[in-house]
Amino acid sequence: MSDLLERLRGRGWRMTAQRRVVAEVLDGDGAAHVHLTADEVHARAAGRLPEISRATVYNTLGELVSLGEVIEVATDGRAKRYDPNAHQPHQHLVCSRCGVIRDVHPAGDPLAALPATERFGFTVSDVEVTYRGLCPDCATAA
Amino acid sequence: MSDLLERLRGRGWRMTAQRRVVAEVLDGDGAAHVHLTADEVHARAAGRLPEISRATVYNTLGELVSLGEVIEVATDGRAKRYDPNAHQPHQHLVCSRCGVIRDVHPAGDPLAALPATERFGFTVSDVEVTYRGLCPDCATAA
DNA sequence: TCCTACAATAGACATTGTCTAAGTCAAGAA
DNA sequence: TTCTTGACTTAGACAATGTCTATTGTAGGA
Repeated sequence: MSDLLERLRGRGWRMTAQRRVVAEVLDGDGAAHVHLTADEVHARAAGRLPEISRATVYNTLGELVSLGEVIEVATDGRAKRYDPNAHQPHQHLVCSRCGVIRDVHPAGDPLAALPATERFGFTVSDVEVTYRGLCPDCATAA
Repeated sequence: MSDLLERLRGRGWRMTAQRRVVAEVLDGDGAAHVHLTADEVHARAAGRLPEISRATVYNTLGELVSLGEVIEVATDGRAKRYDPNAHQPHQHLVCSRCGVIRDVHPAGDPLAALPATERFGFTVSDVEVTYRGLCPDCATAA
């Protein structure tokens, strides 16, 4: 199965049916493309394991985020979305109309764009870049 | 008073006590620096106009966003924050510990970083850049 | 001053996320 | 294999944020 499960097992993660299902949902089903919300992860997980609770999904997603296996994305102030593609630095292209997210991989380090004089004493460790616009479908519809 | 109120009046915005107070809260009190949440705007507005309702604050903020006078910022998936500095392009420096936001103004157009081959047919109109790290206070505390 | 359409209000409702107490189970020990 | 224990899961209450509706109020023009 997935590298993800192997890595987690190797880190002493206690393997339960619930955690396995959540990890599998994030790992498969094209989840890497759509960046599911917690609720969507729960719905898909419940398809395989009907008695799984919302709290467990939230807990597990939170752990995956702490472990650095998944990135939390807040693109719209509504539900957070979970991006399993955490090991490859990338940015997001978001459609302002339908909300679809597409990963992009521009060259260069975006952190370099912020000179020290503009950091005001902050220890900057991460940059999040989100491009907003219309996806091809929404652009033709409009 | 503010340019903001003048612009709104000029656009046919019906001027009520509630709208005036919300606009003034966003315009003063150092609100431009802290980027208030809707709830904080309501609290400050209620300081001047105790009977103002939450719904009115939400409505007014929503209108200001539609009018392009205020930008909605979703930095953490919790409450949205409202940035009145909409007419000057800028980016945000966010402390991952205490949540404080600081505006920064790097040179250059961040949109230029995304080549056409990485746009996948999207009509990109806007870029949001958020630098995350620790503010000086939180860095020394940690 | 009076009208009317737009705005504000209270409060119910919806969505997303967190917490708690109690029961369950994975995985190492014997 | 069976036992033990602490980590994991569960249901459901709770919290935070945001939206909607029906009713009442009022800005601004006639």
